[in-house]
Amino acid sequence: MITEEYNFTQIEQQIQKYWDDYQVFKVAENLSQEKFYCLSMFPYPSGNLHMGHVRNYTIGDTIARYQRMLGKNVLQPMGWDAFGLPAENAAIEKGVQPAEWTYKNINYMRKQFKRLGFAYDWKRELATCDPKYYHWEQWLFTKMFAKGLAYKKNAMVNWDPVDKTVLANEQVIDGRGWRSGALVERREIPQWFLKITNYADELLADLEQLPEWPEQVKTMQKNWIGRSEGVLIKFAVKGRNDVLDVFTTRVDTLLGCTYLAIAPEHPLVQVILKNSTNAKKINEFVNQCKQVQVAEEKIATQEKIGMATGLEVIHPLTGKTLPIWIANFVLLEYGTGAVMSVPAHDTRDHQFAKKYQLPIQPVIKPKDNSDWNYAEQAFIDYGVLINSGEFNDLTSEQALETIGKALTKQAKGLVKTHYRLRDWGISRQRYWGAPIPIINCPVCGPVAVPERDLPVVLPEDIEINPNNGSPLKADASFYRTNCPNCREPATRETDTFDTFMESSWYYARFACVNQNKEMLDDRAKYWTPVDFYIGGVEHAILHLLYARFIHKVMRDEGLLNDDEPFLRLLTQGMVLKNGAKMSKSKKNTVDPKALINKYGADTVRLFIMFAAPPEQSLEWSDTGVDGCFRFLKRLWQCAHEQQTVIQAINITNKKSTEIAENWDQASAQLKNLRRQVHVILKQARYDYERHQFNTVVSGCMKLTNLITKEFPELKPSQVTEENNLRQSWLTETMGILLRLLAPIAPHITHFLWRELEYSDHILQAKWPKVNAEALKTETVEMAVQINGKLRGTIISAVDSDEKSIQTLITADAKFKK
RNA sequence: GCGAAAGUGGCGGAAUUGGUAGACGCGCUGGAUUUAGGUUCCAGUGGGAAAUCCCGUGAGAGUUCGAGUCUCUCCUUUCGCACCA
Repeated sequence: MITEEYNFTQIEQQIQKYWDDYQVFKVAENLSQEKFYCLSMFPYPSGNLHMGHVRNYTIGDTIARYQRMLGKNVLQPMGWDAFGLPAENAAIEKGVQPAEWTYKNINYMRKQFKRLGFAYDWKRELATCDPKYYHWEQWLFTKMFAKGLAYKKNAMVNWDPVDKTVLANEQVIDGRGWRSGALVERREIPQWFLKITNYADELLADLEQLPEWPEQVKTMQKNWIGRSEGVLIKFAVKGRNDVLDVFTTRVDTLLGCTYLAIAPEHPLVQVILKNSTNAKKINEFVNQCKQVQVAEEKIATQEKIGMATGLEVIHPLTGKTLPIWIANFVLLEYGTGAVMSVPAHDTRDHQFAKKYQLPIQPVIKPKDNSDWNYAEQAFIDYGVLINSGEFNDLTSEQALETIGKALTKQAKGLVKTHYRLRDWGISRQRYWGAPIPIINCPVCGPVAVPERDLPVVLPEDIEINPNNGSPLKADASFYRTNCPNCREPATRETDTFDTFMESSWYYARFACVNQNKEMLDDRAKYWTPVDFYIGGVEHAILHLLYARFIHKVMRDEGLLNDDEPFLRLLTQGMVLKNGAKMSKSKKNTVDPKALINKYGADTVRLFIMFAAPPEQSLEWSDTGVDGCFRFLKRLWQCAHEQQTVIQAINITNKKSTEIAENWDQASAQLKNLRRQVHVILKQARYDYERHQFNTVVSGCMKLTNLITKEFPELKPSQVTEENNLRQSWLTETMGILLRLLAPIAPHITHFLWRELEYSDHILQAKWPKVNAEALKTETVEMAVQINGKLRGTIISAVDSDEKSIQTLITADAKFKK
């Protein structure tokens, strides 16, 4: 019975209970049906659901439910990215165990998800902090270690000299530690790395296999990998049996090199400090350079400073000596940690040269022979070589090849492909993460924990003291062990994995969460690749690149078949209020829970899908939510009246979504109404396919407006053929409307569908088909433009197209003088 | 600094291929119902004119019979920059 009042709380609870009791979203592999794996990026269980989550998961759920209506075997799972920094902070602030805090949050957030009515297969839920999950991550790491894909080397971290801890970039505020307020410095410590650079070429090339990814995401990944062709030049250090390697993509400017710049951490600096008479000053300078946090943005925007070392190199072609400078903008981790500086043809080098009065030597002139003031500005484009001896008059393009060859011939350089992409540092000096399964033996060195001893379980009952280093070191039962090789006493690695490790393979694990004997089984081969992946655009580079990399590693282990993990990608925009990102500090947050209580899940879902297309940012509007609520109430009212009429006159074909057989006899007005319905239906299908859900909602609103506008006439005062046809139109239209809306507002449509006796469950309903006959029109409206300006419209019968066009041409000719 | 996007009424947005700019919703105005408020319903709503005419898609240029859409320059905003997730 459709009551007069729209009681959303009651119907949503009732329907959610039904979904739960009958496990309608539980799926299994089925080879006779096309599979569709729809995945939204899993959340970090921070404790409260925010609007960004609601948006992300509503988009995912809408796609999953739509695909299900198209007849596909849809998997939509949910889990928790449960390791990470906030749990440790909570532990310090509130004195709770990170594990306890995390699981409590998960339980709370799961309830919120259920209230939003997401069609998840909850049997597949996973949490990454569960040893049953990270067991296999550790296992994969040992495989990578065996293959040489995991290795240890020194790398920079943010070091808080007062708290004596490593800080995340987020914990550095204005160059100072967030707790101590001490100036943060860069420090080198040994860390674990994965050789993602081995896959650089493939990661780049396989972007071609992803036509359904947003172009801008692919471009960002391409630029991040940053493949470039260039020359590695060997500069001999004067007076020492040593060479300084420098990579350049602009070897055509080599003759214009007037100095070399090296990173403050470059090994040569240590040599200089030992031998230089100016060691004290240089040391001071190097320490000054280190007082910058480890973020490319900070390094690139800081004031560029440098100091001459007194050491010189010999130019490989001219034999002239060039000074070596230490410069704070050169990164040790990028390339060779040394650059050749060509002030005349590089903006940054130009500024630096002017600041320290270093010579500016032009070697390229503009191709059009125009004058260039090299003292004023660097000329960075390709041009024609000057002041370059035997290479004069070559174009830059020619010189790149010629000078490269010359250097190779003299063994002073080699042509090389360089990547901006660096190996992935996965060590974190943190407690709340998956332990890196390595045992450090004083005799054998780092040894992987053998398969039989996995997982290395993170002790969960520990004491966290922010000033006392890793709790894992303090826990003797964890820390002390024996070497699996030589049985001698050894210690465990206390670094834990970067949490990006967990999120790099969870999508595959969802296919077989209950598999305890191996990482993945054949079910993962059935469900992967993910057909649709939805998440924040902020993950466009790091997470997606790491996941693509780990996918390829798993493929090479024989665990998966395909080259890429995610076939289609949708990067959703942020949720804003008053033009700013919602955040506690700005006090502009909207609590989803309060909203669901007030309006119900369907209204919240509807607003979020209506307010903006998914890839754009969404501006929150309380009155906009009201509008969506009103719409659902109107829909409810229509259905209520329709049911009343059906019951009053006992129409026989009430259960059918098909139009009446004698529809031909309908009036032109009625046929026109039906045409409008099918135009909207056609557009909705197109909009679902291009994920523009806001216009789908708009279409549903139009259908509701059509029904409400026509309804007074649809109440039959007497049974006539025309009135029966009107009823048939109404039944068909309402059937279409409910199905178009079902993926977005699943509760109300589920309820009304059953109440209006279309069939038992809208979940089993098939997507409505556009009727070609219904789309036909009798007249067509044509715009008349003269010189691009609208000068009138012509309404014409469809059959007389030619005539109208004739009229148009005549009119045009007449007005054109 | 580098990389990637976005700018359309008072607001969120629509316009599928270069072809009638502003669909749909919010807000606002007027009216009906109501003791009143709220709700609901009806009508109107880009700006200027009040003569069916002009102007109008961040700014400026360009291509075209025709540009919100394509090209260039600039401005503003947002995201990412490798230890937040």
